[in-house]
Amino acid sequence: MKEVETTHELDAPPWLRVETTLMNTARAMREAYDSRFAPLGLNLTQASLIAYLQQFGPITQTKCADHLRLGRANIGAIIDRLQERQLVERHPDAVDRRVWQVALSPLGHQLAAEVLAIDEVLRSEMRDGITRAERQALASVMTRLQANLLRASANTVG
Amino acid sequence: MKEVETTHELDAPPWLRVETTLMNTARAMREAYDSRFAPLGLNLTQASLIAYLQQFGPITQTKCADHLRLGRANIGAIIDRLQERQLVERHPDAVDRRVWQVALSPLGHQLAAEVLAIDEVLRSEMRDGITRAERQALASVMTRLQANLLRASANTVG
DNA sequence: GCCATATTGTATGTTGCTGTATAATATGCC
DNA sequence: GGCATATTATACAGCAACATACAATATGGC
Repeated sequence: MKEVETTHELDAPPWLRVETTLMNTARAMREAYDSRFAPLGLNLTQASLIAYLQQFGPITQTKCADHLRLGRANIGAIIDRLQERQLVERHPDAVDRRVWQVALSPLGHQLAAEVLAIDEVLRSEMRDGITRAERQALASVMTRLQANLLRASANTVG
Repeated sequence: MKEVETTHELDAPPWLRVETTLMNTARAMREAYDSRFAPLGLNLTQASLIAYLQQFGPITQTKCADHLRLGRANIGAIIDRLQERQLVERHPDAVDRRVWQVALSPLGHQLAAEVLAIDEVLRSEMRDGITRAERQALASVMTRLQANLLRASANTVG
C-alpha cells in the first residue's frame, strides 16, 4: 500500500473543487497581507480600517462595520485596541450623542501611508504573470459568481 | 453634505480592490455552503470532513487536518463533536498505538450522501451564466495568483 | 537493546468574529 | 410635547480557528 499524497494543492479532489481553489486563494491572500502588515503590528482587518479612515475621514463605527462587513460589537473592540495604541481617536458627534466619530490620530496617519505603500507593493507582486485582460475577466466572472451565491443564500430554507 | 453610499459591493474603492472582490466572493461562498448545510446541522468545514471521509475511508486525524488545512488541535475538537453526534467513529490503529483511524458511522454515511447532493446542487447554481471556458480561465488565473501569494508570504521579513 | 529525534493526538490559552440583549439616544407619528 | 419605534454603541457569551506545550508512542542510528 503506497503512501498517496492527498493534500496536493493544485490538483484538487473531485468534490468541492473550484470552491476549494477560490477559498484557498482567498486564504493565501489574507495570509500574505497579514504577514506583510505584521511588522506594523497590524493584521489585514486593522490595516483595512486604517486605510478606510484615511480615505473617508472621521466616520461612524457603524459605517466602519458595514464597510468591513463586520458586526458592530466586533468593530468596537477593534477600535478599542487601535485607540489604546494611539492610532485612532474617538470624537463625540456634534449632533448625535450616541455616536462616535472615529478618526486617525497623527500617528495613525503616518501608519496609513505605510499601509498603502505595502498594499501597492503586494498588489504588484500579485499581478505578476497575469495580464490586465485576465484580471478584468477574473473580476467579471467573480462578480457573476458572487451574484449567484447571494441568490443561493437567499434561496435557503432557513 | 449628501449621504454617500460607501459600502456598495460591486464598485469598490481604489485601494484593496481586486482583493476585496475575491475575498468577498470567498466569504459569500462559505456563507452559501453554511446555510445549505445548516439543515443537516453542519457547517462547511464539518461537511467537507464528512465528504473526505466518505471518499477516503478510515484515516488519521493528521491527514484530516492536512486536507482541510487546519491544525491538529482543531481537527481533534471537530471530530469530538461529530463523534458525540454519532456521525464518525474513532478506531484504534492496528499497528500505531498513538493514532486514531477516523471513519464514518452508518449514520455518517447517510449524511455524506446528502452532503454530496447539496454540494452538487449548489455548484450548479454557482455555474449559472458562467461558461466552462470562463471557469477554466478563472481557475488558471487563480492558480497563478495563489503561486504569487505563496511567494509573497515567503518573502516576508518575519 | 538504547537513546535521540520525530510524530500523533490532546490540553490550554488567545484571537477574531458572531449573535443576542441592553442602555442611551434619535426620530417620527399623533 | 409625549410615546412607540429605530438606531448606535457596548456587554457578554459562544464558536472556530490558531500557537504552544506536552504525554505517549514510533523510528532510526549505533
